[in-house]
Amino acid sequence: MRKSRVETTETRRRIVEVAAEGFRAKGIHATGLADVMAAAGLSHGGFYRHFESKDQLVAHACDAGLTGIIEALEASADGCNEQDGFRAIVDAYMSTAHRDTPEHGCPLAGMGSELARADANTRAVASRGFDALVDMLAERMTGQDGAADRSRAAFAFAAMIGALTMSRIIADPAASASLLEDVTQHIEAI
Amino acid sequence: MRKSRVETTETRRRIVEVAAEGFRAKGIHATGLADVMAAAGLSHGGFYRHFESKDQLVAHACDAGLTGIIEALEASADGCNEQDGFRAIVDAYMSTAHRDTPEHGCPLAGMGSELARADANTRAVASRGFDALVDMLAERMTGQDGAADRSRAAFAFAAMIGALTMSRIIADPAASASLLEDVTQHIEAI
DNA sequence: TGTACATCAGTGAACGCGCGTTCACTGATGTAC
DNA sequence: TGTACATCAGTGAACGCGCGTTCACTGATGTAC
Repeated sequence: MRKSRVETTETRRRIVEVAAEGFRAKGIHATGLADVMAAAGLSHGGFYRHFESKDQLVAHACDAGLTGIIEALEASADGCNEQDGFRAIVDAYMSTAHRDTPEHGCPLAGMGSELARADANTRAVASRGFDALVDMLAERMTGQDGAADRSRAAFAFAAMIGALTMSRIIADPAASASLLEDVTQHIEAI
Repeated sequence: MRKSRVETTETRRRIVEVAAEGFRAKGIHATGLADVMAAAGLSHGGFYRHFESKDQLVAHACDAGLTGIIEALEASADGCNEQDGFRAIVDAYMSTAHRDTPEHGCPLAGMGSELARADANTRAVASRGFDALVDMLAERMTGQDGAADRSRAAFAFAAMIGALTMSRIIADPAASASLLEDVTQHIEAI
């Protein structure tokens, strides 16, 4: 039943992908390896041919999720000038669409409090992802001072992560959307 | 072995208290009822004399944790005028002490992404707690327009929740503290 | 290029363990008279 | 106020279940000659 190297690589990629969706949508603890492997179309015994442990998968899934959201946000700002790009990124991140599809959204919002308790490697991956998000936003800022831009971008992302997390807790759709809109307005006025 | 009504009330309070600490420090999923009952000095079979389910305990623990953080923040602003009170609250929430003691800190930061997947009752409790936190901060704002104050206070709390969560993910103490300081400065300049 | 063999991706069952929940039981507390 | 009995807080063991991890096995792939 051995598979070719190309197939093996593709299988591993698929495991990481479905794990990243599961962890963001249902949480790290609540997503079992058997769930992940079944979603990838495999029996769960084969997991350890690809990863040393669940913790290692968490790190890779976090990385993949962050890469995905960075690419999605950059795509939404594609073709915009600086100022429009900044607004496009904030609008995309703070959209109800993002709120309602955590499985494809930002891992820092989808599993933030679980990442705070993750192992050192996963936290390092998440920290680098946050830095990359902040850098990406800072590049679209119109200020002259690079350090000040980065500081404002970090502020903006902290607010976006907190607001998106809260918007998923608030059950009333109007109140939830209203929080996203309020915070978006303030961020765009930074 | 029946206990008096006073003792029963005290036991229930103690279960909620240790559960609130466990859920914030280790996460809801990772904190078992046996852990909670043992920390409260009881065998875990007696849990169902006090609560219908773990979900119900989560709701009560979330409520207790929110009441606790609101009281702590109000205490830190005690005796201040409006503007100093606002700064005192933001400084207390954004302190490294708060970051390093999640078991006594804000449940919205300590278990935010798990609350987003909690049952309707727990989410309602968490939503009311967020509203109470925002109201408390808005009261300390110096603007004339009440609705605008509340909107700014919601923005400030979203940023604080996001920044505190991220500060617990970032392993490097300097980078973590630096994020807290950066965001604090921007919030206090709102 | 063809053959023999080593490698290893994936299967399916099993491991020990801890989970939330249930239950029969104990005996002090609360209540009815 | 005193007595008889019902209540129920807490114990300790058990329930079925799913978890992460391990392992013997299969057979196609990759490699050495």
